[in-house]
Amino acid sequence: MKQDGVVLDPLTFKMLLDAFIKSGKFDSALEILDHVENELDLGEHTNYLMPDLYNSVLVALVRNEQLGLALTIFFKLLDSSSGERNGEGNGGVFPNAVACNEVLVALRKAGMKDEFKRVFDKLKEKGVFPLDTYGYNICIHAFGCWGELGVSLSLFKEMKEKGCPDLCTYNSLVLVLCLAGKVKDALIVWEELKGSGHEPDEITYGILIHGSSKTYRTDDATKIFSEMQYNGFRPSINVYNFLLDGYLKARKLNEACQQFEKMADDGVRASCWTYNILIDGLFRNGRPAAAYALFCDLNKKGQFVDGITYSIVTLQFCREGRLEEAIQLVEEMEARGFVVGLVTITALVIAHYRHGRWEGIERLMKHIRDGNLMPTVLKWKATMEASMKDPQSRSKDFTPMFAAEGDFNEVLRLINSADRRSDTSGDTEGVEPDKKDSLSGDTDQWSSSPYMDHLANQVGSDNHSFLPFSLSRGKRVLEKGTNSFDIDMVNTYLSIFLAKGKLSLACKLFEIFTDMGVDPVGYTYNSMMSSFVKKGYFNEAWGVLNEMGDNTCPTDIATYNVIIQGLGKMGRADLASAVLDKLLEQGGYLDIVMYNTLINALGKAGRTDEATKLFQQMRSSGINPDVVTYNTLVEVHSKADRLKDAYKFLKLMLNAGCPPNHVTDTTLDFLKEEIEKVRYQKASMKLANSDKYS
DNA sequence: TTAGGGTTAG
Repeated sequence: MKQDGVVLDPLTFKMLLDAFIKSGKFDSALEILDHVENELDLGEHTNYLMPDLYNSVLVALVRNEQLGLALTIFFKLLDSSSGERNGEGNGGVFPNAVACNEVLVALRKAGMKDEFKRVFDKLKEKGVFPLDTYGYNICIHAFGCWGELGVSLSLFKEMKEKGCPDLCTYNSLVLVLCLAGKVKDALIVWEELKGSGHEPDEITYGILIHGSSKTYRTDDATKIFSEMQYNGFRPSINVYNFLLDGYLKARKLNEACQQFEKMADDGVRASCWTYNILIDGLFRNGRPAAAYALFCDLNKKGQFVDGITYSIVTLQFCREGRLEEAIQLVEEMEARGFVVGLVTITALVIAHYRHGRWEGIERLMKHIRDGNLMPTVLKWKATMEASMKDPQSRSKDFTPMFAAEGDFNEVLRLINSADRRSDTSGDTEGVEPDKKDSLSGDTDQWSSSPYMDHLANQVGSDNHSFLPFSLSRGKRVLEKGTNSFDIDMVNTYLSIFLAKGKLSLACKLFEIFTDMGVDPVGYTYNSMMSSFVKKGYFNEAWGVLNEMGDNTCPTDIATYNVIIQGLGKMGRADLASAVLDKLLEQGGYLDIVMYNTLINALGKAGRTDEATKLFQQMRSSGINPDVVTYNTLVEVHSKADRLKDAYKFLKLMLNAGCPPNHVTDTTLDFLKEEIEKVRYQKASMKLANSDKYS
């Protein structure tokens, strides 16, 4: 190419542009690009040089974290192009697959969902999507992670028609199904994957073990783990951790101990996370002394202890009401240089509220270094309370902002999709994906993955849920600073107000922050809902559910738990099974808290037999009952005058090695009184009888 | 990819 006698080759331009971008001179790079395009006569080079230059500029911008600039160029190019890829034809300058993929990956990693969608839609609109297998994989992964499983599945269907899925595609799909809580589906897809000419790799195994453990499918997780080792893969420490966590969450303490020993036998060194899982698990499995001993031991050695470890033990002290020790621990944590995060602070503040120990909070504040956080929390609290005392605002009750129409029908309407199911039996097995059905109809009998076809075919038909379900329970973040009130800060304040029962204050806070454009997350809604249900404000609770739907905020296991709790308190435990069906149909699962809530709701409604049945179902599904389960069953049976059954559950509890707690004592006091009453009755009857014959 | 919100008792 020539300009005023100077000859520059295309490579020189590329290097020049690259150098400018690397040194942060983006404007200069773009000026050069503009100059080349508009001022130079590139002659025969135009058709390949310009697209080439644009593509390398795009890639360089993305790699130098200039996503905004990259997007501007990206859309400009797409809008000015005529439809062909890579500049073939009349000078169209499309970004090539490499550049598009770079942009998409960067957007996914940055969590820029809206921008990602814009790019995706634009590519589709221009008819240039699909790019390649990698591009498809990125999109399947991204949409699935953002809760749009339907998009992922239809993309997969498209890929299959083109015959281009690879192992990464399958792994992404399995991951995305697990994230949506559809672990059962993921397991079926996995079985089919093995028959489709692909071999699972350690990524596949890791995803499945994680998904199964999280959804209490410990038997599945154990099986997959063995298969992984049998096939010659060496599971990473994380995989051991997933399984350990799963056992402890399912209250399978023995299996957890075996797994921990197996780890050592396999020559895998425990990590800090392993010990954190173990300490927390021991606390939750009724072994607080062992947990605390382990913590002290590690702490003495100065090994495998981090901020999370301290947080776990502090939280346990808060639960037990040992506030003095909790504060001491936080002081030690501070002294050792660990950050005291929002989780710990929230728990501490709430515990102090509950026990009316204000002086403890003052002391806490003194010990939290670079903590502008505590003063800010307290300042906010004061400001909010003052503003609520103002007669003008006090007259305004904020609960109506969540009010919904009415009763349990409203609940069912909210959680129901397009009334797809006619079968509403309470049999939870009935909602497992029905493979027989999926293979009938228009599915290709010869497909290598009929179940995935089935899933893909459901998309856009009648499987759309009004409220999507998510396995993810929301990320945990350290505070970002006192001036940025992000959703985590809002959640912390909300927790504090809700713990005090200050619903109006919480609603006001909710209103302020949503007005500021802060998007609530599942955690926020669940907390609000739970407080409304506890106070018996059911319309407001269902109103929150309604708003979750409007904001397409995915529900999770805790949401469903609150719904069941609410229905129980409304005296409509009979509707619990319909809700349960819905949860399982959505791919959800039952965890220990859910079982306990259900057993309580059924028991309090006088449905003791159903409660007992659920207890058995819980055990056969691989979850061991815990102290809450046994306490609930003992209480429910005592109050139903089934004293022998109550005693039976007490014995079961002790035989299972489940240590009673202070709630058990209360329940037993009640049981004792009931037994006394019965004795007294019997005695007086005897007396009456003997009187008769004397 | 481990700690918070959702379960019993009061």
